[in-house]
Amino acid sequence: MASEVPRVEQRLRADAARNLARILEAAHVVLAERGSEASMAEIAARAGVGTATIYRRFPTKDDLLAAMFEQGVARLAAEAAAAAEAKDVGRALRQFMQRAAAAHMQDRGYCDCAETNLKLRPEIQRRFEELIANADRLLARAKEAGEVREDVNAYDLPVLLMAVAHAGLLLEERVPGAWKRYLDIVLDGLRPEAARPLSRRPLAARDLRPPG
Amino acid sequence: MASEVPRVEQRLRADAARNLARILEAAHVVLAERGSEASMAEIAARAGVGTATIYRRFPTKDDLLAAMFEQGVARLAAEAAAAAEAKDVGRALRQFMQRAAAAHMQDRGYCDCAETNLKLRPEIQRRFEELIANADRLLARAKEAGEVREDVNAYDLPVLLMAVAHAGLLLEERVPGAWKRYLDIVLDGLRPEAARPLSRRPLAARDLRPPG
DNA sequence: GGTTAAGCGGAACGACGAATTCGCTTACGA
DNA sequence: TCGTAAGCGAATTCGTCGTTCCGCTTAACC
Repeated sequence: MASEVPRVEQRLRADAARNLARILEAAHVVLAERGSEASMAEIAARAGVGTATIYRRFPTKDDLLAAMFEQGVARLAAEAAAAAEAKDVGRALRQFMQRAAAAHMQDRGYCDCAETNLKLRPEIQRRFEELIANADRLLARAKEAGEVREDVNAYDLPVLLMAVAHAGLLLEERVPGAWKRYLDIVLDGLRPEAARPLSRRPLAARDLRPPG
Repeated sequence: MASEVPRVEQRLRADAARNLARILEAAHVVLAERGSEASMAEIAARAGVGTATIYRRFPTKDDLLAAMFEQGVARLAAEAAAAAEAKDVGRALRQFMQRAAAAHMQDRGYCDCAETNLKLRPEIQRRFEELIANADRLLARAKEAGEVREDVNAYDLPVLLMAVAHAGLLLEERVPGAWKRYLDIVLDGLRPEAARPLSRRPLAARDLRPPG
């Protein structure tokens, strides 16, 4: 995977490759900080390039957002994979959720994109399925260990993360870190001790795929 | 309170009063359905008036949004007051949260406004404090009955509602009613059985007031 | 080093929405 | 019923943003 990045950049002229790198970094910083409504001009300024230079690599703003979003999902998937291998699986699950929630909180653009149709793009669906597969292994082990109620599944985790991050963003300015409190409550809700029957069936892969 | 509305409208010419009523209803419908980003033109069209007619009553779009938002908070406060009097307080709490979450789901404009600085307006702060006071009575009784963990407070409820509603809105189009599942998980997280220590202190009134 | 085309950036375009203005309409009170 | 001021809506202004265009620059290759 890492070996493919140079291959793409090698086809570019040196200055173009340099600009692409600057654009990607600037986009990450600006979108994380200001959300997906940051203007292309803002990103271009941060990268020290003109707006047209961005459009040469990304035909539309959506394409740029998708690239950033895909990176974000991939990072989460990697975190989940690591957590699934940990010894203390209960602790690993909590830590995964904490890191993932923190990542959401530090990337407003990611949260914004998760609410759009960007998630229907095939390349993002693939990353998302990776994430789900890894989260599923983590969750299966946690259930075996009696740390998690039986009636939740891997699709619930990103949903709960978005919920917590959203509540957190509402409060972040005034009460930094408040999201941790709400993540704690949600994590307690995932434990077997308090489990009452859930009133809706769990999500399935098809629920998150394009209509049809 | 209800007696003041006619007093305001009586000072208006008959056609103006009629238009105001149509504007309020149109704004409610359009904002609920399309969120606070619905244009003034859209609301005006729905009301069957011109945009300037709205601006005569509401100097800015924010003022209109605030009026709608205030209504929404007032409705929630009333629901909380009713729930606080119910016999089976555990059931009443769950029902309050379910109704409140459903109300959030049916009013995108409300959710949008809750994320802006509109909540710092004094008239809305007053309504919100009403809501908190009522929720506090409900919660106190639920704790006595052993239905709710001791370390949550009334300020947690609107936060959790926003979290659930937000997750719900992400899924609503593809999986209608999915929010109920996530509300169930959150409600289980509020029960005493699974309670682990929360990592952040509860919110207080000052955390939600204007800076300073 | 010269040729060439890819790459560059800033200016310009078109769309859109909030807010304002203005000339016509209409409800109300004397 | 009539004069008038409040009310009305369409058109306009103003600012923002995504996207495109065009003349200049510069890296790459022989």
